Amino acid sequence: MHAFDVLGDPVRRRILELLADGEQPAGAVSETVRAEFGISQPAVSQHLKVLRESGFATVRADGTRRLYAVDAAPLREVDAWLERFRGFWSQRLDALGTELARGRRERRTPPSTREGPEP
Amino acid sequence: MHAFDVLGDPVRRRILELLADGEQPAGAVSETVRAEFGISQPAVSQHLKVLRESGFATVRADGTRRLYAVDAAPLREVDAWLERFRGFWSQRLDALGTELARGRRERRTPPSTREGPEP
DNA sequence: GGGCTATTTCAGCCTTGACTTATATAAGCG
DNA sequence: CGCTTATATAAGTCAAGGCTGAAATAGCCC
Repeated sequence: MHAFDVLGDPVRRRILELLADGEQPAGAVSETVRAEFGISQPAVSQHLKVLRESGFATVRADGTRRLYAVDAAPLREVDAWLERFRGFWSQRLDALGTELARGRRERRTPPSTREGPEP
Repeated sequence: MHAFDVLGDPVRRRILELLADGEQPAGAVSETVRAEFGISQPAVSQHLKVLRESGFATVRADGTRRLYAVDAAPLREVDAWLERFRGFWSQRLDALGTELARGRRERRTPPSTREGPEP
């Protein structure tokens, strides 16, 4: 399953968001997702399996619990793919970045251009 | 259709890659993709429709031709989603650019639970 | 107008994958 | 040990969406 297919599912995206805050047992993830999406525990477990097998998450056993954590490698791959399109929107920011990298001689208006939906 | 669902299809990703090099008529895209994936011209047209309707591409008529181009807005949205995971792999220099893009609001440490593996 | 080219739309098939319920595995605990 | 908790797997159903061939739309050129 390709990285983008994995991220295509809203439940899986949500799970990754949850794991981004730190390691969590399957049960906790399951309960949150269950509450938010109204799906069963096995459904969540299947999503965790996909995340595991596609490399987005790692698992660690703690007694009967399974602690899941984000593995960023595939996300990085996604980010790399986006790379070629970044020029389409980051001209302003890139310019500023260059300026900063050159020594940040003068700091002018902060880049307040960015907006974005907060999930 | 969610942005990630759109990108979930390899044909659509390829089309976006093609368009990243500049505006192209549907026919040219169609022919390339047809050669690479072995699917029919209507199939490509349907993918173009998805890209159009989901905001990833814009069209412009030129006689009987349709010139397609990338619209970066949804890609930006995807990039924004990735934002929260960037801390997992950007402890290096590229953290600068990312942080700068965020407006350098705050210095946030990635979840200390786990270090991202360096492949 | 008639025919050619470029592209989209339609209708139907068929695969994929997300879900459910039921069941299996396995660790903790009395 | 058996009961309970935590999680995974199995089997089967169902809908979404990607594909095809056929037909529709529309500009172009004689």
